[in-house]
Amino acid sequence: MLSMKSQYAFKALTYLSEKFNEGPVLISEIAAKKKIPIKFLESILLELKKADILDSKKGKGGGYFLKQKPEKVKVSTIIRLINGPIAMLPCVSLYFYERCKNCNEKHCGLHDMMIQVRDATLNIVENRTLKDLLV
Amino acid sequence: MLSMKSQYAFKALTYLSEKFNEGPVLISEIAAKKKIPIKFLESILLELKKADILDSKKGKGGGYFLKQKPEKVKVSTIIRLINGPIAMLPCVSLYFYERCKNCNEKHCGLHDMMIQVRDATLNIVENRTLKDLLV
DNA sequence: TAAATAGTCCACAAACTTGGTAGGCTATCA
DNA sequence: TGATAGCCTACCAAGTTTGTGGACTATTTA
Repeated sequence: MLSMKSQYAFKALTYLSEKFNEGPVLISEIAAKKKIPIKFLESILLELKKADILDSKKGKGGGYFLKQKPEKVKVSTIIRLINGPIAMLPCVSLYFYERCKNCNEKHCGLHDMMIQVRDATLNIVENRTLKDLLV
Repeated sequence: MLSMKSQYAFKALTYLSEKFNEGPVLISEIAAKKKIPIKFLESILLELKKADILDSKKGKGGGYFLKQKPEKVKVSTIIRLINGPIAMLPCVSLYFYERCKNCNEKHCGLHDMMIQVRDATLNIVENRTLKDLLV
């Protein structure tokens, strides 16, 4: 399951996608409109900025804004950044791979099945962007 | 990601599938062969028994065994029981549904996408059984 | 240049989950 | 009746999640 933090991140990013090209948006505005605890949102946005998804401006007229067009930001990127691995097992993860202890990946039915699950999921989240989240 | 508990459950169930129709298997044997902390395994097996996946016999010659043939036990059942929801959002879960707060499911792109992810995953785990985990 | 604005950074903490451990109880079998 | 083996309850350390508080810094504007 996606954490609350991830859900907040998607809400904020959706809001910023709607306001793309309208200049910086205040943290407080996003927090109020999307009902997200402001200090928590603050840290999420900062994390997204450090990952080059967002940029910000300080002072009056400042705020946060998308660094790229919404259609350039893949859903999978956000999930990996804020939520972590997409795969259901470490031994099957592309970006967070870890070897199985006491389990031979060559002869593991669970492993094989979880690769299929991973690929089915990736086929969706790698091909959707923030733009696709807008209605 | 699947918890350690879930991974242990699958290892134990795989072992019991291999030994299906060979009579009860000791907790201690499963723990030793699959390198699972014995007391932790004990609680997992008990949970599987209460969910009618396993049955057990006490006393000498006792142990745990599958209540049904391996091909009758769906992978999805085990995941839901030990790990929880398969969907990435509560508002999209079939067995653990919870309404989104501050989010209209009718007009939510994230919601729609996560339904697709859920269905792609279910298409696999609902159609695989313990038998498919054997190599 | 001072004041107001708005993001940045650091520290902390309550609540919950995970991954166990300890020890006694109960049923079964020889 | 004694050994065996699962059942049950309680507990616990560590890590993660979901935040909060407060000071600091950069920017804009009067």
